[in-house]
Amino acid sequence: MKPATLKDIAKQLGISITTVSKALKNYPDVSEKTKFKVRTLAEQLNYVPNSFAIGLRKQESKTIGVIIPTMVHYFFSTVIDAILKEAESRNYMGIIMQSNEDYELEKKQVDLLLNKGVDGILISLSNKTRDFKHLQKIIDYHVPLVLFDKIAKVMDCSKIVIDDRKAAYDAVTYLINKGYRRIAHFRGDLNPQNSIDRFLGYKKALLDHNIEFDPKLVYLCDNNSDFTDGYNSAAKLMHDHGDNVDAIFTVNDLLAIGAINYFNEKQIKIPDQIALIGFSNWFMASVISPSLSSIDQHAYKMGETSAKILFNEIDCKFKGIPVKHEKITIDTELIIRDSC
Amino acid sequence: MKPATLKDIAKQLGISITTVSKALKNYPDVSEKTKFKVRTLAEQLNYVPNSFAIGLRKQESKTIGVIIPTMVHYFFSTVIDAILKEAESRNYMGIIMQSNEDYELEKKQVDLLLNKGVDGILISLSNKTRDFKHLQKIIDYHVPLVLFDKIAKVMDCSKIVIDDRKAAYDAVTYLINKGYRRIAHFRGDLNPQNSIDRFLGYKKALLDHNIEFDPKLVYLCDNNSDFTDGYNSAAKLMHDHGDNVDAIFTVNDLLAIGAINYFNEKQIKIPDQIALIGFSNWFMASVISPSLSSIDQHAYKMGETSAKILFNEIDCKFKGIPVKHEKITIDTELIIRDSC
DNA sequence: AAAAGTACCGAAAACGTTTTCGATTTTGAG
DNA sequence: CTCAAAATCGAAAACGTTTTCGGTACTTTT
Repeated sequence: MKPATLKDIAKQLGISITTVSKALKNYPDVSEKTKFKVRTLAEQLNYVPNSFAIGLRKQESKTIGVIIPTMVHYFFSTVIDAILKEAESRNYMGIIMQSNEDYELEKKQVDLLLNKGVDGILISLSNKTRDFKHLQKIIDYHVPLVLFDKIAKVMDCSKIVIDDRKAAYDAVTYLINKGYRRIAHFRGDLNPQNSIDRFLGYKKALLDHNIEFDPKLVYLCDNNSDFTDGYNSAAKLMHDHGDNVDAIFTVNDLLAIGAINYFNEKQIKIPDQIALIGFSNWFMASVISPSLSSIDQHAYKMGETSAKILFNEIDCKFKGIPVKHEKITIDTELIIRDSC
Repeated sequence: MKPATLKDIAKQLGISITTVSKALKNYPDVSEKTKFKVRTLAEQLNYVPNSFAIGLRKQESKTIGVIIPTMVHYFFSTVIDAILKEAESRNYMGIIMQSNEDYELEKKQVDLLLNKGVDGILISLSNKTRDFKHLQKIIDYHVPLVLFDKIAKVMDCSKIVIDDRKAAYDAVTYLINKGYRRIAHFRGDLNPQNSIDRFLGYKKALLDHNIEFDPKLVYLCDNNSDFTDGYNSAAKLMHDHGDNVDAIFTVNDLLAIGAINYFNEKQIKIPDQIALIGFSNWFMASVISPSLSSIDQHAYKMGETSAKILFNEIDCKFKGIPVKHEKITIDTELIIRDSC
């Protein structure tokens, strides 16, 4: 059982392929009578245009490519969810690839996508990506490109980000306004830029409110994906400072949750003895007890916005309208729960 | 800047397109000298075959389609992770679609994938899917199809599942062997088959160990995605039975976590006063305090196996070898932590 | 009745590749 | 030097679609 083609319809109706094609595309130089015959037969045979042929002919695939570091992550799966829904609504499909934080793989995947003839590409760069030739290649091929979350500032394309620095600043300011003064920070060393920005926001908030910045209150956490680091750092924090610390701002929720486990175990009251704010607002933050205040990155909004920008650029390209690239900052939101 | 084609190479070398094509495919009737010239120039021009042309010519797309109910879920994102990695290793790409538990959408997506000319399709059916004509269409088109997790028993294709009933049976048996006797069950009404099978496994474990099945210990939880239901059911359970219940087996981890929150709040000791086992082994289970015993569904293994079976069928199809469909049950694993 | 206009249709080229089959050249044997 | 065999190449068709450009046939105007 093979799909019907224009040729099949033409043969059955005793007319040319050209006429069939034009009838289906509602060209004015086909009589209503033939149009009707063609349409009904096409309907009956379940005709759908062969996408390879259209791709070859028109260089459009109704497909976009998406590269992210990893799928198994609340933030990224939500972003993908949004992107796929946007694509769906435009009858587009999405090819998803995971760079797995591997630069070489990311490069190869870009080649695969270009070769596949995707109409546009969305990327959140791997942490290891320092060289952007593969991105330049996309631009040189005139394929619309939108970077999100982990971007390359130097590239000439649209970019969607959050303001890590401001988000951190707001969170720490909230703690200060609540009366907390000795505020520790669990920072990460991975994701350099995000981690650095959050640290800078933390620091600036302290300075702007005339609170001395104490480097001894900053703990470097190696492992971004293991919550035991939060537990251990909390233990170290208590050992080093004891009562002389009243809040923690962590670079992500996982570390905060590890810390909460430690405090629960040691009967240290949250938020009375120590308050916490995390970052990312994972689903877990609302589930844990006490629930964790955190910064929502609006992952869905980010995916949605990125996709919308991309589809706009794709539209412009097909219509021959020049596009100017946008840089959009998605607002973050401080979600206050029981931990502070 | 456009990708190089066979024609470009042929023109530059003053030979025919045919010879270029054959040189690159290492045909025996091309001299080593020309092969060398062609290959070096192809390398230099970064030649990659146009995938539309190949698709049109050979009816193969090096692409598979995957339809799942939703992306934003630890289980499914892990499955997708595995599938994409398997695809990657074979130079295949994956088109991912979310049915969003909507039958009509699932049907439309199947059509889109078939039209796109994917080489194979993986589906975890939506809960609302009762009619399988769209799946039959895939089979009629001779496109390899593998169903996983949520399957349709009647379809003539390969299927990958877990044994919900056995998994539940094992978990409850573990509790019984540990000395627990009054074991409650928080069941769900969504995902009918899974939910039912887990309930049946629970019941059979009790009967097989001469423990009376008490319907009053079974609580129906409406909402699968809100953990407050676990909290509330735990409260109700304590109200109804108080000390006369010593363990709970929940249909998923979220309900268990809600319950844990309640018990922590009320200072009810886990596992001394009440023990818990969840289902699915979400990441959260290991993070919460006390950590939650649960049943691991081996999502990665399921994705990996499904993809391997699919690619095998694709291979067979291209080689003209007949395939016989497999039904594989992925072993579950009882993960014991502090909650029991 | 001739000229001009309109309505309808189809041939052909193009997109880039693969593969069959026939053509040409080269080689080696007698 | 002749001729068959081997080596090397290319023309052409096919995959299914879109679009340009002519070509009929019919209608209307002078």
